[in-house]
Parts: sequence; C-alpha cells; structure tokens
Amino acid sequence: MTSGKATITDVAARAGVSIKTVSRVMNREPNVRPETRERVRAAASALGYEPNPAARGLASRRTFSLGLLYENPHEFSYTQRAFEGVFASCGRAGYTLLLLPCGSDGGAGASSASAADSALHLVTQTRVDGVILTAPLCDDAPVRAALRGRDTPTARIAPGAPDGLSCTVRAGDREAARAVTEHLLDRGHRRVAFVKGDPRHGASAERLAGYREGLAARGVAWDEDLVAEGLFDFDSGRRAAYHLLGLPHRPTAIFASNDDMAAGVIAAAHALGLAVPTAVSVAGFDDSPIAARTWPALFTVRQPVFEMAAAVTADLIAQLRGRLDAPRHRVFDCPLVLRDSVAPPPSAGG
Amino acid sequence: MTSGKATITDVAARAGVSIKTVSRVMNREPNVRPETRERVRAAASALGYEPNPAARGLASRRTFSLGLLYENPHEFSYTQRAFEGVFASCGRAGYTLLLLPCGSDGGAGASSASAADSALHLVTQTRVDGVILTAPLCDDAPVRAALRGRDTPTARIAPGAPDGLSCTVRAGDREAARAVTEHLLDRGHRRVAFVKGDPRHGASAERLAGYREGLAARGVAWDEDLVAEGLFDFDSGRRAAYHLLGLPHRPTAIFASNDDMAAGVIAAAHALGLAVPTAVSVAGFDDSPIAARTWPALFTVRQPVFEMAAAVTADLIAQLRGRLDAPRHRVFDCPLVLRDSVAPPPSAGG
DNA sequence: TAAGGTGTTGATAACGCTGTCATTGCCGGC
DNA sequence: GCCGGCAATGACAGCGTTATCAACACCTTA
Repeated sequence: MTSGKATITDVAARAGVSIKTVSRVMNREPNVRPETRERVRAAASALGYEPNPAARGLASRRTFSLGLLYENPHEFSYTQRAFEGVFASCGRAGYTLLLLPCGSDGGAGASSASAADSALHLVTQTRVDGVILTAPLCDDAPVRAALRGRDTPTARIAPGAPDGLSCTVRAGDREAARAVTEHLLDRGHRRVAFVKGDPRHGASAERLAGYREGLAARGVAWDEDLVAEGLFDFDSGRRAAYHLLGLPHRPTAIFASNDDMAAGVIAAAHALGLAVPTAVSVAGFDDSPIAARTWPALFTVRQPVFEMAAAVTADLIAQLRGRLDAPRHRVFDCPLVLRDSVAPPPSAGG
Repeated sequence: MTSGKATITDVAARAGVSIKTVSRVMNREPNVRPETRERVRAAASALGYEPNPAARGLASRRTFSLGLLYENPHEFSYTQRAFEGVFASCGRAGYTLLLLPCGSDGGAGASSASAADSALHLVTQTRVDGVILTAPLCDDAPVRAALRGRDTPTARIAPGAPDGLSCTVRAGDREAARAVTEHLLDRGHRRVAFVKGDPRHGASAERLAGYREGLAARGVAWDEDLVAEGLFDFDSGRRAAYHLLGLPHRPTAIFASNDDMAAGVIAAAHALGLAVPTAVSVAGFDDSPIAARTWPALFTVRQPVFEMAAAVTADLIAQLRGRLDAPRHRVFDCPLVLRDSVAPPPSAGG
C-alpha cells in the first residue's frame, strides 16, 4: 500500500493487462479468468489503488450515492444539532456533506481501530476535501494519524487540546461549570457532588476543573468522596447517584457534567424517594432535549452547538479556499439555564 | 428551465462564448466582462444548466464535499436511528449517503415549498442516484412531484400510503396500537384516553385506528372526549394531558401515540400531583431514548427503526441495480415494551 | 510610434474511468 | 477440417468539466 495516487493505468501496467480488464475486476463484472482477476487484485492492492469516484461517475453517468431527505424533528440531540450546524455552513458554501458513523454500528461493538479505518475510507474511497471530527474522535490518535497521513485538512469540535494544525471550536466548559458550582453554593449548598464525564472527551476534564475552581472561589473544601465517575450516559449517571445518595452524609446538590447523566440522577433520586429539588438539587450540562423533559425540568448549561459547528465548518472551508493563514480556534460562551431542578438545600432557610 | 441535461457546451453555444468563459462565470472567477458574465448567466438559467459535480471533481481534483466523522452517541432519536440504518445498507453496497435537512434550518422556519426545493437540489445539483424520504416528507406532494419529474427512484420510510412506484417500509402501527389498548383494558382500565399524532404523518391515523380497534375488541365504547389532539412533540403531549386530566371524569390511563408526547403526559401528571402509574397509567410509542429516561420508565412499543431503514435502503439499491422488478413494501412488527408507567387503575383490586 | 503591461477570451489537453465494439483463442459439431 | 458460438481481452472514444497557455485588444508610457 503506497501513497494512494495510483490510477487504473498503473494497476493495468503492473498486472500486464488493459485498463478495461482492471475496470472489470474492480466492478466485479463476469468474464474474467480467475487467474487474471487474481493478478489484477494483487496489483491493485500492492499499489493501494482506489478507484476515483468522480471519474467513475463521469464515465458511467451514475453517482453511487443516495440522498436522504428528512425534516427536522422537534428537538435535536447534541450530535444532531452539530450536524445541522455543519450542514448550514456546507450549504452556504456549495459543499456537500458526507456523514460517516464510527464505532459501534447498530448494536455490534467496534474498536477505535475501526474508527481510523472509517476515517481512511472517507479520504481515500470517497475522497473528501476535508474532514470534521467530533468528540471523542477528534482526540483519537489513530484517526488523527490516518488523516494527517493523507494531508487532509481537519476541523475539530470540542477537542481536548488544539494541535496548531486544525481549526477547532469548543465551549467555555470550565467557566460554565464554575458558574454552575458557584450558583449552587450561592443558593446555600455546601455539599455539592460532581459526576464526571467520559474521560475520552476533552470537555470532561475542563468541567471538572471548573467545578474545582467554583468550590475554591467560594472557599468550600474539595471533598473527593463527592466526586463520582461517569461516562456521559444515563446509566452511569444513575449509578453515580445511587452511590452519592447512599453516602452517610449525602450531598444536597449533584452537578452531573451532562444532561443525560443528570436525568439518571433524577431517576435515582425518585427511586430512592428523594424529591427533586426539595431533598436534593440536580444540575446538568448541554441543554439537550432531555433537559426540558425530565420532571422537574433540568437546571443546565446551554451549549450553542449549532453555532459552534457552523462556525468551525466555515473556518475549514475558508482554509480549503486558502483564505485562512493560520488555524482558527473558537470558544463559545455557555449561559446557565435556570430551571426547576435546583433549589436551596433542605436545611437552609431559603 | 428545461430538462436539466444541458452541458457547459450548450451554455457556451447559446451565450456565444467558449466553454472556458462559462466555466469562469460559474466559478465566479475574475476577469470576465460584466456584460459577458451576464450573458452567460442568462444562457445558463435559460437552459437550466447545473454543473456536473463528477466532471468538475475529475478535472479539478477536488470534491467540494466534506466528511463528518462522528461516534455513535449512547442512544438515538428516531431520525438518527433511521440514518444509521440507511448508512449501514449504503456502506454494504458501496454507496455514499448525502443527508439533506429540510424545513426549518437552524431556527428560522421554512415552508414545504422549500422542502421541494431541497429535493430538487438533491437530484439536480448533487445528482444522486436515488432518494430516501422520511415521514412526513414521503407524503409531501411538492416533494414527490419534484422527484417524479426527474425520474428519481425513491424509497419511503413510514409513508401514509404506498404509490405502486416506490419501495416502502412501515411499522405495524395499527396492530401495535391495538395491542397497547387491549393491554391497558386487560389490566382493568375502562377510561383509556388517546393522544393523536401529527396528522401529516401516515402513522398517526394508523395508530388511532388501532386504538379504536382495541376498544372495540374489548367491548369498550368509543368516547370522543377521551381523544385529544397532538403533534408528536413534548409540549402538545403535555397540553393534551392537562386537558384530559382536568376532565370531570378523568381517564385512568393515557395512551400517547409517541414517546415524546407520553413524556409530556408524565410531566403534566407530576405537576398536577397525580402519581404515575398509581393514579394514572401512561403508555407511549417508539421506544425512543426518552422512554427509558422518564420516571417512571415508559411503557411503550419498540419500532425497529434501524432495521426498517436498512431494509428499505437495500431495496432501493436493488432497484437501482435492476434487481427488483416491482417495488417492495415491507411491514415490521413492533413488540410491546412493558415498563413501569402502566399499572392497574386505582379503583381496581389488582 | 513602439514597447510593455493588463484585462479578456479561447483552443486544447488533461482528469481517470466506463461503454462500445472489435479481436483473439478455444471449443464442439458435422 | 471448417465454421459458428462463446469466453476473454483490448483499443479507443467519450463523459463534462478545469487548467494551461496562447492570443488578442486595449491602454500606458517612453
């Protein structure tokens, strides 16, 4: 496997056949001797040959692509909000967007190696001009390496750390988490627990740091027992809450570092007979659809995901057009969304 | 605007310039006299000319498309589950998928006419081989007309009615809704309310019909007062529940025809101080992520959306390859998901 | 008036593949 | 032993654009 610039002519030469025969093999057409077929296959893979879809489409008058038309559902998950933002910028600039899901495909699990394969597939077989990576893939070493190896300009949404090469966008996670923490403390809470996010996401560490800063700013001691592990999903939030609420001296407020975990916290509290927010306050992060659907509605932080995604996509396109000298790094503010799941602690007067 | 088969040569001939000049105009390159530019523009629009992206890509060695790599979030909305299913079939067959959002784009509302425009854009400007339509677009007359006008093979997910031309897939909405209704009645409920879905979706009428059949099967009289309007979203579900639960002789069970509305029903019940399921039972439809996150967890119906989307996409590709004589219409069974939001009515003994 | 830009335009060769059709070699049947 | 038929392969002409470079008109400037 070499640079990937091999053409059908190169393969034909190496296999000692005409380009037409290579074409037949690549398209699995009949009437090729098995021996010839094998020789062509070997040559193709030795050269790392990938058919050029544009040439194929031009010659065959087909596109080998389908369109999926859909209408916006009422509310979006984080991921889908990001898609919409990217779409918006692509549409404006006349670019087409190809989505490529990675990891577990419809139930069956898959490793990070397969994510790198997906990335490679994206740039070799479909040959995009640039790639946008969402967390946690934007910090995945094999994926990054695959893209760098092909010199594919890249943009990253919510990366752990900028790399000086790619445009990035992220939320002001630390500042927002600090604001949430300070808000809880200002409402009178002293035992404020924190549920960490998936460690593969750069945002997780930032939010934890913000929590820490908030405690420090209000002179409340850091208590390791009040920090629970989590993975950004409902179940891990619920498990963390069962643990925290079972503590001898339990917290009066739980700050889960995303909404899905916060919903788990609320479910656990309900199940334990602890009313939210009178017995325990709960805060989340993201302002995802679930935040407005829990009962009580979730106190959270709004991430302007659509705008973030649209902005970094526009930056990437500008870069592709040579209109950007250095990669741009954007940070978006995240306002608090004050809702009913937070109240003063039971002991306090008000 | 004509058939859309015009090439750059046609435009050049009509404008009385060389194809290179047309190219310059189409690409907004400098150094074209405004007068010439205008003449080319006029010729292009008169002929309904759209540059061929494959030819453009081949000649320029660019693709004008970006890739977005993302990792599966923990759970999917209906739409996203459908995407994943379509992706799976596309990937298997070597097809690329272009998503095209319709309707309101990032906040600003848009009409159905713009959905038709999007459809047209998809087949003319990006030139896909086929299009997959999700509800409610699959029953949108302008969209259908636009696609038929271009002879674009189409597949439809959850259509109102088959058209004899396109492959379709749908859930057994009626049978499942009937099963839910019968289940509620068998648990002892007699006043079972129903919240209707968005009338633009074909599934809405089916689910209502199933509810009706269920009542009839158990010999319970149809009561129009127990049927409330809804739009498949959280707020309409909540509104419907406030109405139903405020009735003089209120229902002991509410069957909302999707999960998002059912979550709204639960929120309304909580707000009214009615415990779920002891005071009122709630059932939903879809088994979307929200169903596992409400408290109590939602009794619902599982739609195998991934499998449905994958199947209809495979059918469409088979059709494109000429391996399908007549359009195929699939119906998928939807099993009940028994969860905590349903219990016998308060009055009943067990 | 000639030389040297600068802005505008076109002729023509790629781009990398597929489609069409011709060619070759080999088989069996009479 | 000749011919028809079929499998295997190749030569070559597009596919519809962009890129390169040349040509030309026109305007300055010396």
